[in-house]
Amino acid sequence: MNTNVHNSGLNPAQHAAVNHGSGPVLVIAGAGSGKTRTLVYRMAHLLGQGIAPESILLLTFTRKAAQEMLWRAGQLTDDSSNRIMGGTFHATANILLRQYGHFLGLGARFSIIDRGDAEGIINLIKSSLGLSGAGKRFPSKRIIMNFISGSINKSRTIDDLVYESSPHLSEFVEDFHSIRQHYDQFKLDHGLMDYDDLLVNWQRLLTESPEAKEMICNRFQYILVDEYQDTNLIQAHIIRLLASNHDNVMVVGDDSQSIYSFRGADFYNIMRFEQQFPGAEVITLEENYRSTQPILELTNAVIRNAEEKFTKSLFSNIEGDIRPTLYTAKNEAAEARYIVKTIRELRNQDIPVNEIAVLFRSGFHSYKLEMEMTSNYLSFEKRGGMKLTESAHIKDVLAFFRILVNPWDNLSWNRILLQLDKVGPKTAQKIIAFIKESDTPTSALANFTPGKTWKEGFGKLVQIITEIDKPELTPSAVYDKVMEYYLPIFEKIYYDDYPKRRKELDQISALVSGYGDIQSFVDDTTLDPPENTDVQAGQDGEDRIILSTIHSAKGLEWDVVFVMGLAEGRFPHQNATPGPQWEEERRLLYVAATRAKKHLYLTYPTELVAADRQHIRTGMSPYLREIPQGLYVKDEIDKRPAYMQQSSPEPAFQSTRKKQSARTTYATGGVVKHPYFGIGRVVSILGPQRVEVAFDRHGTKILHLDYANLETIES
DNA sequence: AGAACTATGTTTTTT
DNA sequence: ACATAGTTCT
Repeated sequence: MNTNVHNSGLNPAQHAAVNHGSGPVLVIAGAGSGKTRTLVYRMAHLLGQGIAPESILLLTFTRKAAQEMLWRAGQLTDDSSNRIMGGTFHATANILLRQYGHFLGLGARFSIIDRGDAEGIINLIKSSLGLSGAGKRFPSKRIIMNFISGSINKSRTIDDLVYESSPHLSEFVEDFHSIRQHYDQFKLDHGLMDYDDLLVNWQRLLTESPEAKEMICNRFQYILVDEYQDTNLIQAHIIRLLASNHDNVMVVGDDSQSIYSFRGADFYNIMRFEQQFPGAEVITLEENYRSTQPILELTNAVIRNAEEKFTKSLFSNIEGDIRPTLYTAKNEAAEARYIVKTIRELRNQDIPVNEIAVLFRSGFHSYKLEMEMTSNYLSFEKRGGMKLTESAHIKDVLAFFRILVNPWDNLSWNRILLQLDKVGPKTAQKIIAFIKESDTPTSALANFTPGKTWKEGFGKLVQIITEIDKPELTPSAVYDKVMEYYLPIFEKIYYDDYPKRRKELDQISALVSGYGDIQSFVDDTTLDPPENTDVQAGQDGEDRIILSTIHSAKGLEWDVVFVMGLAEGRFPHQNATPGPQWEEERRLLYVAATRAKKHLYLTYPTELVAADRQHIRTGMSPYLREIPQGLYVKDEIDKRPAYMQQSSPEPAFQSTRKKQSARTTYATGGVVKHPYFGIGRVVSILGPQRVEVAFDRHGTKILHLDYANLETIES
């Protein structure tokens, strides 16, 4: 193996980390200081020392990050075999539990549930306990889930959490406890594990089973952890246990980039590291290799006012004297226009499109911008917000895969049965109760006697389940058969926006073909849900501008970064309370701004539209107000000549949803064109937003004008 | 009683 | 675009 690792242009601090012998190391590294690079070289160094790849464990924040790092380490060592184990805590827990879970008496068959599933269970319990009829005052499933999950990954009691964060809910504490008990029992009964269970059971593996602990600890001799500030107490404990034989742990983190406390992350883990691992070497990386000095000066100003005292002050040697730009927009539409206009100018300066990103606090803050970009033919990719696997039709399809992996997965059975016409929640539960008694629920389904009205649909279901319940089938083969069954149902349920959803199903088809076994397909789609990339604007292979929530932008960088929606009430988030939450929002802005390499644009609207369509005037985010004025320049588009303010003329047929009135736009007998169904004739107008259209080849459909995107051919 | 339909409300961030 | 509550249909 080659060792040109030594001539790699690392700075002395990075070099010290990479070449560290054995024993614990804490690397405190600022934004853009080459954290990832350091870890990659560290892996290469270990391999160069003759350490077996199998004995290295790399834990990162996303699976993608791990794959990227492993690939780069492989490049450095000319070893592409990639036998280093690397991934997220949760994915690693999944693998280890499937291998060693029997030491805890865990069944081999368990399936992993995401947050949506968990909330679904909470809801079932809520109604079975008679809590949902109690009026709106009873807290929503999401809030309940926060307390249950929080009590695990923050290592606190539900009572404490309620008292601290929402004292007005304390009257419900008993109900929360009861719901939690039922929730835990439900998961046990149906072989389900949520994200918290994965970590807790990994921890149990290391504390309750000496055999498992020995096997795992002997297996991994070197532990590397990225983004350590985002670990929670359980994860820190797991690291401590994993390394109990050898203390060969390197953790890398940045306390000023901790933005995940809402799910239990505790950046004090960094401060505690030296107590947990006495004698740990501490290395600080302060040089920034990403951003120009003017950008750093602004980001340093953002973080300077933090209540916690952070240790680092970043400096950069990168040339560049362009100060960040601040733009104050009249409203959200003007903000979107400004961003689009500026992107165009940048593109004319030959800045590649894939070096531009727009970041925001919450998924819906970009809606206006998405519309503006679509009508200007700028293609974009949105990250954060809804995941592909969170939409109903995708879940419908995945449910078939999940019952194959775990036939006791009640949730998935429920989904599948509810697709049948004339079968509702009650009937579904009856069927599930019946098949649950059997050793092989999938084949027991055929023995259930269906009701008269839904006998036919049920027969088809039994047939398809029998067909796919064969271990020798590949995931792709299962997918094809499932679609054969599901498509007619699908078309009926989602007649409104059939084409768009259909495209998403095709994405799943592409995804499933990459898997050899169903188990790993199901696990991966839950642990690492694919983004729902909006492909409607732009073709495949075309570079797209990234629109992303700040959380999803973590660890990435672009030449040009816009941070939008920096208005009071939007950033920090409306419900953020003074104290730790307020400080976390500040760090969030810090993370956003430090993604920029050359150009940073900060924008905010002075008027927001509330949920009730009221226009509310607002000012700039308090964090911006704290920044000395000399650190940015103000751009004033409104003072430019009028012709520059115009965005391009609207295309004749655009996909943005304009409010149309069926009665004024369409008439019975008119000819219309639908992007998927083709040419059709209006049969009747059913309401202000709904028309019934007879299509030449697809029969008669009822279309909702908000979604259907109809084009008038002849009225 | 249970399914299906309609109107209304709402939206932090995510492994 | 979803979830929920309230209403109507079978």
